[in-house]
Amino acid sequence: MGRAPCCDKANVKKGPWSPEEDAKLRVYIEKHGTGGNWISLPQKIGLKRCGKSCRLRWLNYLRPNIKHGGFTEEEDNLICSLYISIGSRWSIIAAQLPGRTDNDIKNYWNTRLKKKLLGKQRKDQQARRGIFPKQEMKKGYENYSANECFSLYPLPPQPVAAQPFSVAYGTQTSSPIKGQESLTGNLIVQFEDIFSYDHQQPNNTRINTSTLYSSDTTFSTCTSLINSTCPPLMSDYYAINGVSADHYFQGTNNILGELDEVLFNGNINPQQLHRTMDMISSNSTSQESCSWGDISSLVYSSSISSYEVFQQKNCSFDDQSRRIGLQ
DNA sequence: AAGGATGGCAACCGCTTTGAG
DNA sequence: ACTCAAAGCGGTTGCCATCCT
Repeated sequence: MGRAPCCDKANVKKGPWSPEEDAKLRVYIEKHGTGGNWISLPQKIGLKRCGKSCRLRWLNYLRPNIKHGGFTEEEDNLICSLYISIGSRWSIIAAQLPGRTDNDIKNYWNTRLKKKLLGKQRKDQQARRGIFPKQEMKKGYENYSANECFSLYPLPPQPVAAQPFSVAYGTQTSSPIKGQESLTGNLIVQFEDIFSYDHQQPNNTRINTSTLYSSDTTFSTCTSLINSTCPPLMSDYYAINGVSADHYFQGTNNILGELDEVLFNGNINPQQLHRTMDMISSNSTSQESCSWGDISSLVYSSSISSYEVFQQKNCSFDDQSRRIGLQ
């Protein structure tokens, strides 16, 4: 037997709120508060609405001092920084922006900010990196040989990985790291998000997450991005998956460029990210761990970078990967 | 001018977390 | 310690306005 519904779905109005409904809700809450019970509130004021709907309407629209639209450059930067640090935890991000709701920020990110960043990165790509000229990028990474890529962007040395991070990750059929504990996981989520604007598609079309994970090519290239920021892990991945380094490496060059641009334009220093990833892998013997709560208290100061968080808390790679279910 | 495509955003859905009993 | 209802939250949907062809 399932949980009892919070309201009688058949007798509940859905869709946009009328000014009269807004007025009823506003007047009541301003006078009496919610009484700590949203479920019973609509009945008290004669609204044919679900309690959850009333709560949402109040929090996102009727509540005093709510700002809509007109995001400032400072707000943009803060949202980007926080998103890169903590992922899509909109309520936490919203808490850093007075007058903004999580829903508003989420919509703003999905409809504008993400595109703004990706637009910028494409413009700047050629100038900042110059690895693959713009026209050449259109050819797609599969048209480059490993030798060409190596000559343009040499691989760092590849010691044996202490933990086969990417191998475990590669066996997942859906994202294993949406949980809130892992900063590493969050970084990967950002990579996926950026990467799912599939640069290898003919028309640069957006692909959905299920496609991302069901496509061996796309998935392994995404994984290679992680490996390229954690060079020690790369060789293990090649060895165990039995796929040629050519394939991974070509994709990695392009994607890393894109990633750097996103981070750069979001006022996050990409080198810090790379150092962070290096640190995660080099810390694999440390037994000290830190909780997300520990990290978040630092992240929420908004001026501190992911890298600095890891520096201060000395997170263990073992611990992080165990937490996100990779061990 | 028409109608299809796209973008923006409010609202909904359903899963997770919280906390009272 | 456990249960369960309410609240919180993030992802998704659907409507409407605007843009484009």
